[in-house]
Amino acid sequence: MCIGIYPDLSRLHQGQGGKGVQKSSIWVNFPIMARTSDKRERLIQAADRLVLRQGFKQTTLSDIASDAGVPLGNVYYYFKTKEDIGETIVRMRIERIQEWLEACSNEPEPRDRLLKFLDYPASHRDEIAESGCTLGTLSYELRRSDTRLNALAHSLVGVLLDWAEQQFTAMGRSDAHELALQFTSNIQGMSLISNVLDDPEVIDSMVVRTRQWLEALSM
Amino acid sequence: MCIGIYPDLSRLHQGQGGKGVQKSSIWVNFPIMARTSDKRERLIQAADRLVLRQGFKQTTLSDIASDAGVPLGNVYYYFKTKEDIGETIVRMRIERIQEWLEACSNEPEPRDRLLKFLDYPASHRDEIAESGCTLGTLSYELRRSDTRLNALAHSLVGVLLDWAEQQFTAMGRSDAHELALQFTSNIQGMSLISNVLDDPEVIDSMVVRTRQWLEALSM
DNA sequence: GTCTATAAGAAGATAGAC
DNA sequence: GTCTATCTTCTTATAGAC
Repeated sequence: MCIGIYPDLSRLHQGQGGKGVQKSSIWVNFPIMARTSDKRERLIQAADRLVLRQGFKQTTLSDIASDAGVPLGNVYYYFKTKEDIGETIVRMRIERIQEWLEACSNEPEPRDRLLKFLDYPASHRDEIAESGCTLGTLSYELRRSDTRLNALAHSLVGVLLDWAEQQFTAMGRSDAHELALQFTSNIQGMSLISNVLDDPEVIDSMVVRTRQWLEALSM
Repeated sequence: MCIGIYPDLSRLHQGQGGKGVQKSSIWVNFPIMARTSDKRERLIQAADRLVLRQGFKQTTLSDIASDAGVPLGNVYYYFKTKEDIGETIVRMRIERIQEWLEACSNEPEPRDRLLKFLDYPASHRDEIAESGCTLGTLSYELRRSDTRLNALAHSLVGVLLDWAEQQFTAMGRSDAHELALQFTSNIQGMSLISNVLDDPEVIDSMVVRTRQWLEALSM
């Protein structure tokens, strides 16, 4: 059983700020390679970083603006509301996880794809211990908000869940759905514990154990 | 390896509101069985409920006051700051989990104690799907705050972790620490997934699988 | 497109009458 | 102890000059 259709992600890197050719006389000589401001991108990156560390509600537009080196008032040229920034972050994080899942899908064997996935938490152990999982922390928080972001929260873990189920199905397991729950649950659980205890070694040992679990599974 | 000493919980049900004998002439006839207001308790219960559903930051004092049927200004008679309410909730939740752990400890066999613990998530499946784990949601959020509550966050999962390690040690397992991490991680993971997907069945199937895992462990 | 100043509203906290 | 009114600060959002 899959979670279903996810929201359209195609609008991800757009925005009312646009990316049109710079009209100012300074750049009029470079009509094709027109240099555009990277402020929108800086704002997104700053927001993503701060939201990971502080949570969405806790992070103010002022935090984001100053971290990105953009005046507060200018933020509203790129984003109509704070919620829009949140939505952009969610969609970006979903895209990132999808990219990693596609990379893992290059492995010929489904079991190896799942094993490969674990390279991500393993190589981000310190970041996870400091701030938690980029999917879990945000989805857990957004699930508690009464904005439209609430509805988007499930996709953050849903993409991983569905992908994992596909792999277990490819392994010929009839309990693929439950195994996928177990796999995703393991990742979210270790991230939460590691973060709360501020201990990256939790990731180390739990990744090892999850690998052993995968390797012991019959096909 | 245990997490360490937890904060002193003895002050839990105290507060500057106190519980002294009611001095008003109305109750002067009942100096011993003096009736005291239950407002403080109502505020705590309301706060606990709302924080579970909405998160601590998201929950306003106004929310808490009106849910408890107490005027906003009166809240400050019982709690000096909002942070104090948060601390009270954390300590109460820690006490609650400790009580359940003690109840489980009545089982003669350590493995049965761990199995017994799982009755809790199993019987609270709907609540967890709707609002998440009372320990995990709060500790994950508080870990992101820069208040003194941050330091308290690790105790929320730490008590469970230490208790589980004791049981695995009693089972004669040399990898008791890692097994405890796995056990706690399972509980937190299933709670997060169940909540994000809004699906209590996640708890059902993951509890079954965790029980199977425990039963298959050698002593 | 950019930036300063500021409006508008929410939320924590306090004053002081009763 | 209780409650209303209000202060203060923080935060989102807008106005409008450049």
